Amino acid sequence: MGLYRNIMTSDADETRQALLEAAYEEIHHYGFQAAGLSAILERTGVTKGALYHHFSSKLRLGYAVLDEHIAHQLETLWFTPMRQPGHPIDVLAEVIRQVGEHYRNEEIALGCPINNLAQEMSPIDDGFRRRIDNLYRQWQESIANLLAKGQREGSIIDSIDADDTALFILASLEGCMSMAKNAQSHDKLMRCGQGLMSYLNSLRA
Amino acid sequence: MGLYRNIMTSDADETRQALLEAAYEEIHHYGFQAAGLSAILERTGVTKGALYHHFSSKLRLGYAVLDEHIAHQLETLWFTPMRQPGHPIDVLAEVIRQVGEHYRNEEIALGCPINNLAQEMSPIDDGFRRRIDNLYRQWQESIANLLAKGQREGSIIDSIDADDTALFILASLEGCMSMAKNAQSHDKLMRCGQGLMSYLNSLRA
DNA sequence: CATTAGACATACCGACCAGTATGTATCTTT
DNA sequence: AAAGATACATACTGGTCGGTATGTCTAATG
Repeated sequence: MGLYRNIMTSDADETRQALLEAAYEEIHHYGFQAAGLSAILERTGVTKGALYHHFSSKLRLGYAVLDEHIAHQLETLWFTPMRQPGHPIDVLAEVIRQVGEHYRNEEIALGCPINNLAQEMSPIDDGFRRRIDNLYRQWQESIANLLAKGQREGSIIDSIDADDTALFILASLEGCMSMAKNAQSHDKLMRCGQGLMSYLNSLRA
Repeated sequence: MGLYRNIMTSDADETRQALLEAAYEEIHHYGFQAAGLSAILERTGVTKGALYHHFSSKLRLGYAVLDEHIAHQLETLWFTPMRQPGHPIDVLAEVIRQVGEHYRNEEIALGCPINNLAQEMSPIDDGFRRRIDNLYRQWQESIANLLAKGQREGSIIDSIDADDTALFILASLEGCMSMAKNAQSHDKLMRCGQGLMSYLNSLRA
């Protein structure tokens, strides 16, 4: 006892989660390649042996962060709120507003975790690229479904293609985050979001 | 003779430009941090001593790539074509079309050089961030001026704010590039661009 | 003609970093 | 109770990378 952590109160899964969380933070700050394992270990108090017991390589740790932590975050921040009832544009507007709130001034400078990884890793690692592609596909689908439902209900104009429009909305969203990130300005996010909102309103039937 | 390059035919400025070009390529591929000086030296055949004669550090080399190479590229690819005569939306559409052509299938997977650097470097280095901020400001202004001119001429609706709209257009543009980059699909760039085009057309008076 | 400055070339260094080898304590199974 | 298997801990290694110290060749300058 003493030399090793108490397995009764802190089991293997908690260690794994702690690593995932810390890795996420480091990656979000510095990107995947620049994220150091040493920083992740310091953050968690976990040793290198423990890390390599749970993950076979830094790459696998990165994949796990995407597959588990980031996917979960996308679920709670987007997919769940998106299932609210109401006019599709109102729902979308509300979700965007909530996300805008979520990214307060300090965090806005770190940008969207998914877009960060996409920009950095997709040209050099297909494992990252495919995982991100899947997330984007789900994301786009969730918007497209909302639009298509609106079209069936007559609350969204019929002249647009739901898939293409969803793609453009998603792209604009990421673009706005990108601009705000570089400007390190929450205000810029809001102003850019206004542009998106006026576009969205043009889709009402 | 022979040990050193002939200063008659290849002067210092050519060496500098070669370094800038090679550094740009490496950075565009792998990002600034992951770009290795060794690769830049191999590409150019220049030695480390020469590199450090022209640039005091890797960071300064990166700044120079932004200040000179990328700024120049933005000028020829955007600002110059933007000065064509015609209806603002037509001009914008034509420039976007040309840029879409420019990013052929292989290159689309590398994304927009400016956005790449913005995502990677702006949270961790203010020198990069400010330089990119300036480029984006110019870029946004060039679009805003076009829109404002259209408003004065009566070819663009009066109800929009030229600056905010330009910001959103720029954000959408970068967003589309981002999506296409991760999907590694020129087709996705085109489809996303269609969404942007239909938004732009809604701005006609 | 001597000196100096510019433009490189070569060799080397210390830091860092992902990954590994090995040891050890605890839990589970037989 | 013996024997794996699990979940770590510690120490170390090999390689890469940015940066530097120092030397050399050439062109211009006084």
